[in-house]
Amino acid sequence: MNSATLLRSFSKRLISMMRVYHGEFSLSTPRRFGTMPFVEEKLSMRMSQLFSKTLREAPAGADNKGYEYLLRAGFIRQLGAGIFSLLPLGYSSVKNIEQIIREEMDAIGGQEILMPVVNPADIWKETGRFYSIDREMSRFQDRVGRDMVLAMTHEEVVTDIARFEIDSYKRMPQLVYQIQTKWRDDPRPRAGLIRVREFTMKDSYSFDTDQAGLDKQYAAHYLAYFKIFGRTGLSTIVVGADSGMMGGKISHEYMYLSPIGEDTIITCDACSYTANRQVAAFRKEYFAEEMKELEKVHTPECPTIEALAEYLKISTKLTAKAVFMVGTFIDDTNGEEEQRLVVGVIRGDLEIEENKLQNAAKANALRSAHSEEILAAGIVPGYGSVIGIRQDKILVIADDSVAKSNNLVAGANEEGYHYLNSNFARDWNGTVADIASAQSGYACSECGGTLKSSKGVEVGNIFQLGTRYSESMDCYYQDENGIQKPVIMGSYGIGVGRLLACLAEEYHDELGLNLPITVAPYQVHLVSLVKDAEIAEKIYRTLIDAGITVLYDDRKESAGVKFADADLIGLPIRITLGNRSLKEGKVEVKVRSNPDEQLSFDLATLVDKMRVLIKRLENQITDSMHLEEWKPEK
RNA sequence: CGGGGCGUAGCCUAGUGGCUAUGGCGCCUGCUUUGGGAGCAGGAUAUCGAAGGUUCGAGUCCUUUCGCCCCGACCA
Repeated sequence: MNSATLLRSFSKRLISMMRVYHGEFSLSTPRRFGTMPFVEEKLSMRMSQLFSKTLREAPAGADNKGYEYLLRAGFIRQLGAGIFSLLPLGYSSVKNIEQIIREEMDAIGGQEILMPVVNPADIWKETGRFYSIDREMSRFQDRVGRDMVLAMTHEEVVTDIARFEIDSYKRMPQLVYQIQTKWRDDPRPRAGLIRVREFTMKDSYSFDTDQAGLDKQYAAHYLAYFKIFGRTGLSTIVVGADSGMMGGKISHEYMYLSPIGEDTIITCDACSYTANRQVAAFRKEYFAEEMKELEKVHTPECPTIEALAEYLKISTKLTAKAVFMVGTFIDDTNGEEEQRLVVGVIRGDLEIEENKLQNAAKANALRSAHSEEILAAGIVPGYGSVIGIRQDKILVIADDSVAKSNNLVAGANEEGYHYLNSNFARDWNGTVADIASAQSGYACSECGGTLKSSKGVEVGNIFQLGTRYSESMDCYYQDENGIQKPVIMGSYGIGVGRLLACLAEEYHDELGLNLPITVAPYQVHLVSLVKDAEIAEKIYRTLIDAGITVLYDDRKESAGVKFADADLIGLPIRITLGNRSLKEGKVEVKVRSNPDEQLSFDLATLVDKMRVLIKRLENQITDSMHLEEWKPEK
């Protein structure tokens, strides 16, 4: 496997260069190896020999077009929920993507490695993630009963390696990366390749002696990711993100904006502010005024904020609502679990962002509380607040909207009653944090502009891990003064299959796929409609020898079938061999992305024309590439 | 994990307790055809997801179970 990976990394560019300069690389006569038909060129293929077939109808369950076409064109096949095989066409595209990734990772000093998918659980116990990650991580025992896990990421393994390899400041900075399978037992795989359980990820890990070094590596990735996505033809935006289970502080996600995405992205229409809704901030108004006396009032049939505001004829902005959750708190060192009621209090006109609440509560997991659990704390659902409630067993998180506003209406923990003029600090207490969910139309926290929300797919992320892993796993180095210090780490991921899925979603029309030339499995689809196979074979040969990758439709099929399959697979350039034009020494050429463009090339100059066309299509991708840089905040 | 839906040939699908399980695509054979999923003739392929039950009789009803999909919870 290793050698195959290595072989692959001798890019096709290199091979084609060799072919151009050394005539002996071209094979003029077909050969046979054993009983298998000889495939004359790995980077080209005959349709008659292609392993996969195309499907006329979409298999049930293909609910988005990109996924449907990947299935119908024979790029991928599903094995189980969230588990897919890559067939030759799909794998070829994936290899093209991986090659781009390798080139850009190498360019920022990355060294490729390969780490095991099966890990002894010990290292995961060291960081505590063996305990803090729920069933998303699959575990098993080996034959002698040792705990093992299937790696869902590789911080533990890479830190284990680094604590051996890196012992001195002289051995840093370092950057390693791998392109490796990950297994995450997602409770709900969906949307084809977008959200799967087994997937290929490029993950890289940086090691530095100080924050400045980490910033440098982070900035390098920040830009390299734009180059990677740009070269595949996928336009992404970068958003501020939550570091979630990774630990660490600064992180960004690369988002492909699309309605099929599951992440909600908040962007400002006036400035460059973008963030995942999980962490997005916005400008709140506060209603500070002189505190008035707490007063209990009868509010029959007002279990909701809307009903309450209606009944009291006040704005929801003058109410405080409490949201009851149950948090799971796991001790990282031994896995002991504790459940506590978490009460999020927010002004009635705002919504709670659960991710923010979970972070503020420092909980490992959060779920809605059942009414019995709420009642057990002495709180009456529908008329609940934490006023007059013992707070030793519950965790109260107050959004700053309630903490900085006065005289709000809050529940009195009695059916049909509320308090007027409740005030934070005077009547109740809690940890103050921003736990409000940013919504479309709210004011930008940076510039006051209007926020907008859109859907996106996360195709990459970058994290500043800091010393979260080096400290817990004892990955220390000696500095210039002989002092032991924890290595400062970063981790950076790209979902390879998800990237292909996004490209399929972005690049298709009603006939099929239309992947960018940098990613398409082959550059040219050679469709032969002539009886005389000899001339077609010769052209196929010529193209291969020129280093152009070709899918050659040599099947005994009707023209309609061949065209339909060519459209479905959607290679960037289609060369059609027809009797009429061939008689004049010409072939017809169509560009998949531009159906109106009908070209006719002389056979004699075909190769040159192809090279120009390929170059043009490649340039189209790189010319529209959008790059951004990142600088650490002062 | 909660709610819903679906499992019938490689794919899509008909079937509403009653005879030998429907049709299309695909597949195989022969002939014909070769510029947009062609035509004619013939053919193969289904333990109706699995197990149990009700019934004279079950693809169809009931129970259990497995799998897949959708919504939600969940999600680096």
